[in-house]
Amino acid sequence: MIIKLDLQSETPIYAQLMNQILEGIASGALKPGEALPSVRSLASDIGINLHTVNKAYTLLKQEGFIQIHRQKGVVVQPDGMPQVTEAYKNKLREQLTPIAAEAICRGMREEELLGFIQGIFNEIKGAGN
Amino acid sequence: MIIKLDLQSETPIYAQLMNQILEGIASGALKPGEALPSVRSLASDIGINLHTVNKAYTLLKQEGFIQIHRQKGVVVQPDGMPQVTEAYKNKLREQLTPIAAEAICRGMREEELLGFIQGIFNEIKGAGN
Amino acid sequence: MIIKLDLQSETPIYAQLMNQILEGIASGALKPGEALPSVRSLASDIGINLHTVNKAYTLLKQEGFIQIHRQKGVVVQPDGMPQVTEAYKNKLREQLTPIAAEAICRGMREEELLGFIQGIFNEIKGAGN
Amino acid sequence: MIIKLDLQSETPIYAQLMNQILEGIASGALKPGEALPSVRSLASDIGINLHTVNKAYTLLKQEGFIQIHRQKGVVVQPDGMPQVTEAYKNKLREQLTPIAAEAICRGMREEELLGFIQGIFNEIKGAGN
DNA sequence: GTGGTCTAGACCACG
DNA sequence: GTGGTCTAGACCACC
Repeated sequence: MIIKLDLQSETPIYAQLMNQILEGIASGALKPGEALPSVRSLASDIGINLHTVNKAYTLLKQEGFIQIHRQKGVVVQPDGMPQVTEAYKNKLREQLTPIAAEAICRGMREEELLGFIQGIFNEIKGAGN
Repeated sequence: MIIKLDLQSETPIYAQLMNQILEGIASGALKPGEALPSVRSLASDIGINLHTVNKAYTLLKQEGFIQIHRQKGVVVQPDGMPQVTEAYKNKLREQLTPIAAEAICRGMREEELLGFIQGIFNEIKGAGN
Repeated sequence: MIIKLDLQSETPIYAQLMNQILEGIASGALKPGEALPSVRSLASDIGINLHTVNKAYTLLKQEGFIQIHRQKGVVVQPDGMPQVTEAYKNKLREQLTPIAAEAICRGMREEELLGFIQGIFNEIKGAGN
Repeated sequence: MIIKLDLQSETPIYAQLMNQILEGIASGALKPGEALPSVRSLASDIGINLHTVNKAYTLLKQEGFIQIHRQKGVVVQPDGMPQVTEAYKNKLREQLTPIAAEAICRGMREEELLGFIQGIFNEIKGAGN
């Protein structure tokens, strides 16, 4: 999988990295049980700091999307992905509310926004091939 | 309008404030041309520094959602809100893609997410009363 | 002469007013010796504060563009306009240098900027009719 | 590059700083991709508060003249300077109109003003050596 | 009284 | 060490 980072973005690099991995899983490019590159190799591949990769992996592990084994390395969670919990729904609402608010302010209609999101869904799903 | 801030949140206070104001505009609680509290009064009302309020106002002004009149104060943009530009669509895509990716990873179906967003739409629109 | 003010501009109203009057003189719409409206009538005409008009008039008088007579009122300087002094050239250089610098940064060629300024000259001179 | 500030000027310090940096870019003294001093070091070098430097940098970034990398520092925009857009032309017209009007009032001829600006052009371009 | 600017000093996220 | 954020307190221009 190709990782695209924008070093000038205001989004921290570790967060961009997390997002890219999640998109890989979502698209099917990364399958449960599949191995991810080691912290060292990934860091040198994309030219960023070891700590940054480490932080991304650690957070993904904490959320349950990957497993980190001392010697075996890093693999996409094979024992079932995290579910849609109440806590997650709350986080989702907090993330989406300001986005929806701005869209409404700019005069976007509900169907327009929903269509926009459908487009993103298709983009992600199509990226796995 | 009631402003709710979470001082412990990792979201900067000024950004929370921007979001609250945008939600107020989206819900209709704040109407175009309506006056917003002065920097000083809002800051003391919600117990934060006036510079923090100032930053939120300045950014909202830069994006075109409010007007700042030198000595009269701050009003909701009366001359038409910012539109849905290509730049905005790009920003929106960048914001929504990682959110959608995580939702897919967690096994959320497309209709489920769309329904969730419809709920948020209704919540915002209903908050204006 | 019609005065156009932008109350939301970051340029102070008194400065906008000064500029409008100078443009009137430059275009020939206001001729030397011609009377300007009284502070009171102008203020009420354009709906701004008395003090604001007063400040504009006072500064224009200090620079020598108008005369203020206690009872007779305000007239455009009949005894010769201020000249191009060294002090004025210095002010002009300070005003123009940052403008030219930005234009160069944006890749504007010298002839382009000069042509632009010629256009402004013609606009001002044409506005007197 | 040497930064010259006039702390007594009515032009805000942050704006003077922006202008000085733009002049540096225009003259070629600062080249695309070149690093600028950190907020802290520049502030202490020229004896002003770091927030003032920060404001100048932030505004230059918003206009696209520099890039701010989260932890690495600040560089002159390497990916192409902002262009001459319609919005910029409007700003330029607003800046130049009052200046031209005063010059005309003072009896400056068109060629005289154009020659003056050519002089400024040469001064800026010559300052890069 | 309003926002604009500047200073000073602090803590934090990031890499 | 870097910029980002927040606080606190001050002075000024404007109207």
